[in-house]
Amino acid sequence: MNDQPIPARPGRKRSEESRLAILTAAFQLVEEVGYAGLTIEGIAARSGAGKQTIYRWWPSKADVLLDALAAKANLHIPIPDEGSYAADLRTFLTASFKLGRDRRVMGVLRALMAHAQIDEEFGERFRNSFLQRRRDALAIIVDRAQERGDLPAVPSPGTIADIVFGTLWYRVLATRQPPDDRLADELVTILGGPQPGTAPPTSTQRKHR
Amino acid sequence: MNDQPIPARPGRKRSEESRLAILTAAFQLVEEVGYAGLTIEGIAARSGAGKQTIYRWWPSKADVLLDALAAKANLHIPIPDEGSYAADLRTFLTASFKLGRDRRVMGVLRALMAHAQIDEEFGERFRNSFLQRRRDALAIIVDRAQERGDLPAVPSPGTIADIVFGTLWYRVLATRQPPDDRLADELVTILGGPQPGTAPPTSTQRKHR
Amino acid sequence: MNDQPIPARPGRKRSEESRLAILTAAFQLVEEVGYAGLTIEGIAARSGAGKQTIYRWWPSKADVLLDALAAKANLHIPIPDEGSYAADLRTFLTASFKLGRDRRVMGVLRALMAHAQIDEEFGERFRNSFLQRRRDALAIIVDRAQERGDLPAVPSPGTIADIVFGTLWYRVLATRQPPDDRLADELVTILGGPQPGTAPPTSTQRKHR
Amino acid sequence: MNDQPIPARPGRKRSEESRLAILTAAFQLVEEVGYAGLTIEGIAARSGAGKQTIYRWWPSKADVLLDALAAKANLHIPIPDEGSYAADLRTFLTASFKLGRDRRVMGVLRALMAHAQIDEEFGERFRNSFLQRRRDALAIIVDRAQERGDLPAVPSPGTIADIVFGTLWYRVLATRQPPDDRLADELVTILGGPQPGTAPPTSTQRKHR
DNA sequence: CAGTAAGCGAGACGGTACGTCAGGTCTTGGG
DNA sequence: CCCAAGACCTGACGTACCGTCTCGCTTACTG
Repeated sequence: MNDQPIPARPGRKRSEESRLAILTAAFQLVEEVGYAGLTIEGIAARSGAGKQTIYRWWPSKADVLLDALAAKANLHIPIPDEGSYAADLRTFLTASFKLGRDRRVMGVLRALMAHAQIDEEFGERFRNSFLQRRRDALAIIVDRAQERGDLPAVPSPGTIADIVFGTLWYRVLATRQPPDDRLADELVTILGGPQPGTAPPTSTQRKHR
Repeated sequence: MNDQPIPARPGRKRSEESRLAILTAAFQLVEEVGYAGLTIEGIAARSGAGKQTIYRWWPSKADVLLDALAAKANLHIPIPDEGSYAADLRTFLTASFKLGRDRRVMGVLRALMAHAQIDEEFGERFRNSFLQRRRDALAIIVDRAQERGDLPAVPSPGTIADIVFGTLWYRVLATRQPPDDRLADELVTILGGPQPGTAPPTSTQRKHR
Repeated sequence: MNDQPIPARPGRKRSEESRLAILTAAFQLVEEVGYAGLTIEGIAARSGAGKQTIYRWWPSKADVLLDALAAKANLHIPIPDEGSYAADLRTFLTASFKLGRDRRVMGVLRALMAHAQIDEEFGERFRNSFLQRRRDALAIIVDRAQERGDLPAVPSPGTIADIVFGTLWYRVLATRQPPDDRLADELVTILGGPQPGTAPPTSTQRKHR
Repeated sequence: MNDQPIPARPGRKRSEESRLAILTAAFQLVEEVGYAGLTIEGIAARSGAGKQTIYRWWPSKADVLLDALAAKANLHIPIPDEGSYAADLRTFLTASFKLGRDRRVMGVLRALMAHAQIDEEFGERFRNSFLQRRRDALAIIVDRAQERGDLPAVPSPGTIADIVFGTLWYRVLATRQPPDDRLADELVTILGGPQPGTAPPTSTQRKHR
């Protein structure tokens, strides 16, 4: 038997009620007024909390939003195991892209990615607590394929993640075109290696922009 | 004879001296204090211009920076024509990634991409005056390959751009790992179609993160 | 002929309108909510000015109030010249005490004297711009008496001021009993030296507290 | 026999240790950081007490300081009885002025007098528990003189106190010149009535400010 | 000798105001 | 009409303390 790991700190406990009210307010407000219009004061006012309570627990409004996202949105993407790399990848991408089409969630994520560029310390936190977790999920699929001998030689596992998530984020951040399932298919095709019985579509002239 | 297209407006001409001083100050300051620390007042003070002069000609500090980037950094990437799609793509990517390793330039571009997420109107301008031009350059290469019959069926031209620029931006924005030539090679491999005499590297176990 | 003493500074001029609105608001508010309830934010809100405008021109709310007092209240006390020290002193004291019974003015002055105890730098300003001017006025009367040979040997001129203003301020600050004309008379009696034909009142038992 | 006036309440007794630690901390802190910088939180931190403990027993920081003064400084002034009004007054004034030159004590008293102007309720307490006691002491001397027939007709007993304490406080609050014994002498001279064998000093020109 | 009623240090809470920063606008005098 | 300077109103920042409210504990009287 070992001692209690929590040394029973003195003083009033953190209010779960306030915590939730703040996250809810942040999530509502960012939708109503946009990230540029989101302020700590606004969150405090809407949630009925004092500003200090927010500053006590979160270093910036982006951190509040990061927590709010985790608490309020279902970001879970299951990690499939369907026997083949191509199938797993397609399932993973389809689910990811579907989430990528959720305007509310992606609005917040765009803002967080933006803030991560401007605030170095938040960038670190955002990478660790969000971006890396997505890569970890994909890595499980890739590892499994590798063990199976199912994985093409090129690209390397890290690059797979760069391509997959890069393409997704680029659509969201740069072209603002929602990532659709056709894009997922194309990615599976070029990343999945030679597919048995996957007849490539005829290369008709297509216009791009 | 018709009137002058420029109606020869009365009053003092715009000062080229001020314009350049402002762009120079903006470019210096963003390096010194970061985008978060960059302010219109700071640019005015450093450049010796009045705030009004900046507001008269640019709608936001990001627009100043966008102009400053064009004026101060050589962003030119030549469009190669080396006879084969794979070769052209490799050359284009190598040059693009090289620019992507320039810390100063990418620092500014990260900031602009961030601002584009937060300010919708600037986002439009940024897409049109920067992002789309890169896509247009790549499109020329792809068009040429298509005419040559050199282009793989998958992915579609638009998706090629999404993958290429997506991967590049993702490295810059998300993983903060500078895009290297190995990554360019991998992209060429999966996008270039079956290469004559390009023996794929042996698929040894590689660790990813 | 000499040059203009004002070097014609560039930039927008200070707004007289704002200045007056701020002083008026401060004077109204201190009456409504008391000095403890007076805030810079409140003055800004009431006057329609920005906080920065107040901070630009006054170092503290007490300084605003000091200016407001000068602008809004008639603090003038004429310096009499009636031929005798005792008569001049009586006139001066009567006028001073009358002002000392103005609740609005004394409310502000009590607050300023209080603030002067707490903020050393304001204390300096308050002494120079208010307290010393009162002493200067009295000094003129005393000087005149001295030239006339009309002045008692004791107390010394400086002490006269200490006693006169001390007694007045003490009533205002400590006992909160408004200074009345009887008190002025008593002060004239003990400070004015032997008065021709001023029969002292019989020393009947008087209760004090 | 009647009940105990204190009903012997249950529960923990007030901690004398805390009480003293708080008063000591308050007295130290006001010297170190000045009254403006003195805070309840600071006193709590320095004394090792909880804020609640302070709020339980004192209504404001000024009240803490008032108690601290009584506990930490010797404010006692003996009431002399030397046979004549003039002598008693001189002794009383000399002792009072000596205390008035103690920088530490007067620093605190200035702050308390200031606070009394701003906080009406504390003002009441300060008057009753401090100012009035000083007046009471002087009143004993005056009463004795009156019984002896030693008291001049003017000024009235209450006015004597106003003049004496007014002059003292004015020096402390307004001119910031420590009250010296010469001032005491002058007050005795004008308040003590015709003194046997007190030749007035020759009225040479004296400068005042 | 258990029960219970304070008092205690600690510290989180909702507030209010602080003094500062920068935004974007307006005014001035000069070119 | 442009320009540098700089005052203006606005709004949010992040901080400091306020006075109040739990917490878990200690202490001491009471039934």
